Amino acid sequence: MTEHPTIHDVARIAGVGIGTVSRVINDHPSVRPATREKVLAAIAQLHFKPNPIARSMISKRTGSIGVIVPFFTRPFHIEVLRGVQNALSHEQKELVLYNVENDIQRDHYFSEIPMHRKVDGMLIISLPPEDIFASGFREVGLPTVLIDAYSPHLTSLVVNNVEGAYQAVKSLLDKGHRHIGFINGIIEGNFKFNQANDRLIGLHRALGEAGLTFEPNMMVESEWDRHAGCVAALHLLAQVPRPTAIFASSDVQAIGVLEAAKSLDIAVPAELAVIGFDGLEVAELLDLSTVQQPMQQMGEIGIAKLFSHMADPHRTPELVSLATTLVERNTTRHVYKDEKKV
Amino acid sequence: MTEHPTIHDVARIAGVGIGTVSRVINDHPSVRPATREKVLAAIAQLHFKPNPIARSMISKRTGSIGVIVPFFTRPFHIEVLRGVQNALSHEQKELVLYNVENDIQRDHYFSEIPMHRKVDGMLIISLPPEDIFASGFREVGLPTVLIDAYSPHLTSLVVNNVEGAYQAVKSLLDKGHRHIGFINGIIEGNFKFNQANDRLIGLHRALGEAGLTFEPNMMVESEWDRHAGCVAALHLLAQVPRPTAIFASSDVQAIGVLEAAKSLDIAVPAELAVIGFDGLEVAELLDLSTVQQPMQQMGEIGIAKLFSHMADPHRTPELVSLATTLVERNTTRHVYKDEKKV
DNA sequence: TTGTACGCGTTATCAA
DNA sequence: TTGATAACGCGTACAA
Repeated sequence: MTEHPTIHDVARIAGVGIGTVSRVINDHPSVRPATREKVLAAIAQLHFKPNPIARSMISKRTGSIGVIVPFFTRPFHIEVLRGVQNALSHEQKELVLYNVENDIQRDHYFSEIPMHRKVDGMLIISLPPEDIFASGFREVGLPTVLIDAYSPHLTSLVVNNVEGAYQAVKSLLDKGHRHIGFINGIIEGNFKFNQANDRLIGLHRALGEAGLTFEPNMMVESEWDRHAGCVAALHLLAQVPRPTAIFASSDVQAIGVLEAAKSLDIAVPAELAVIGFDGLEVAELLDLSTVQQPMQQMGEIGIAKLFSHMADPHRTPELVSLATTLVERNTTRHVYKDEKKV
Repeated sequence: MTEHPTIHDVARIAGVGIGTVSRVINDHPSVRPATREKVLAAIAQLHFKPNPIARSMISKRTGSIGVIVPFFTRPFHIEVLRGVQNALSHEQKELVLYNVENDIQRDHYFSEIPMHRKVDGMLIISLPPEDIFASGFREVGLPTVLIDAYSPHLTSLVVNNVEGAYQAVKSLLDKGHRHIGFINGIIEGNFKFNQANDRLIGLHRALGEAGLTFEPNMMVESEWDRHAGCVAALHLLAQVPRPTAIFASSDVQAIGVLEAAKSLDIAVPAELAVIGFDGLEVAELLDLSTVQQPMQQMGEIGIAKLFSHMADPHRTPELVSLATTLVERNTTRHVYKDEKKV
């Protein structure tokens, strides 16, 4: 319960003015070595640390950056955060985590955080802010970068979801699949650069190239979690004709698909091919094919972009698009030799 | 780039003094309804938000709590954090994340954070602070709670690792195993209430009850990750006689054990039983037996304890011990019918 | 080179 | 019920 020493205490002990102490702390050049020593001695003696709150009162800088993220929702976000932490550990910045669990909380943060100036910069993960909020961030001059989301008003970092979905579906088509179930994520936010929408486009493109048409009953919108994936798969597997392959929008959903297949006694990959999206470690463990997103890299690049915006507040927003990588594993190993011609 | 309005601007617009504005903001009772309306109107007009930095300058409270955690190391920590977030979402507190990757960083945080007063309370996960640091937290009056770590100076929340290890080993003994390999975590910090040490004690106790003695070559100290678990398992499986069961200190290590077994063509559970520790979701997915820790609950209780310390700074430290739960799945399903009498 | 006074945006005290 | 004024701890012109 000791009281914290202030700059005044140090000045008194060292027998100098507070200005000098301040100069020593911020190693300002014009201070004689001898007095600097005295001050440093006093600082050491009192275990003095400058109060960061008082400091940021003047400097308008807090030394911390905020991250808004749906923390619980998907392991994907954890991986991105890992990248963020990684990039941040080299800088001297603190990380303030704003977890959002619902739309109300999200909009609350979107409208409050720009005003409260407790962070020097913001990273927003997988949450596309409406234009009104996005421009709000710009207006108050709070540097902000979007990851896995897009807004024309803010620098945005996305993966090429069209291409990713295309890769996945094409690989299935190449293996002879003609009825491919698609478990899409929830389409939310604006529809431009929406993950779910983009993946649907990629699906269409791959089907189109193969001369197939999209069958509406082969697509289900689903939450990103395992249980939802399982339910969605059960629905798809009840269709006639039954899909011989399922492409899920997340690895976790894909795991739900595997569970659904197991419960229906459908062999994977012999009777059903399964491919996920994300590239989580658990996909590797379960030998699950997937479309790999550069998750950690997204976090790292996001921080890098944010820093360049903090260094130059007038920088114009840009759109950075990263590529995905198809990772084929056991769950798509089986080749259908046109057992059922379509 | 709009400048932020201050309490003075509001006062001027509303034609009142700043004191009155302050009273309205903090809804102090003694302010006439009419003037309150005027002030509220001015606040709305200017989109005024009180500056939290200036606020905490006076109040000495920041509205945020800090968490020191080895973020990257283990999924276990993520789960605990989930519980923390969960408990925190109901309060109006922000979460500042301090990720530590090495001892230097850890000690840096331990010595700096108590001094810099940017948080109202601290949660430290899986990092036992040395006495000098622990008492430091107390002395500066920063409420601090330890999770999965122990210090006599701070309220500590631990699981009963002795009992957990005992449960695991006993279940293996009950199935006829007589040579049980043990992959321990790294023993660090003080040895009292050390996770790794406690689990070793539990192992000894179970062996003792079964009239067996501890075989030193059946234990390996290992990092908590998958690869280390694999390497450790390969070492154990090269011993003579070969262990018929392996108890790993984390589920992730246990997954490494499964990989080692596969690479050596050893069937699980027929030729080798495997049990982990933690109770991650991935253990369920891989049908891996494990000792379940109440991970989210640890986070939630940690926050609850922290809050009670913040409410009453003079509260004395306490030790809370939580129970583990044995979860038996496929990897320990096989029963050894004394194939090799010992 | 060094000390003093002022300001950052609030809350709290104290007259009025 | 109100308004002026003093803190809070620091950075920084400005004067010495």
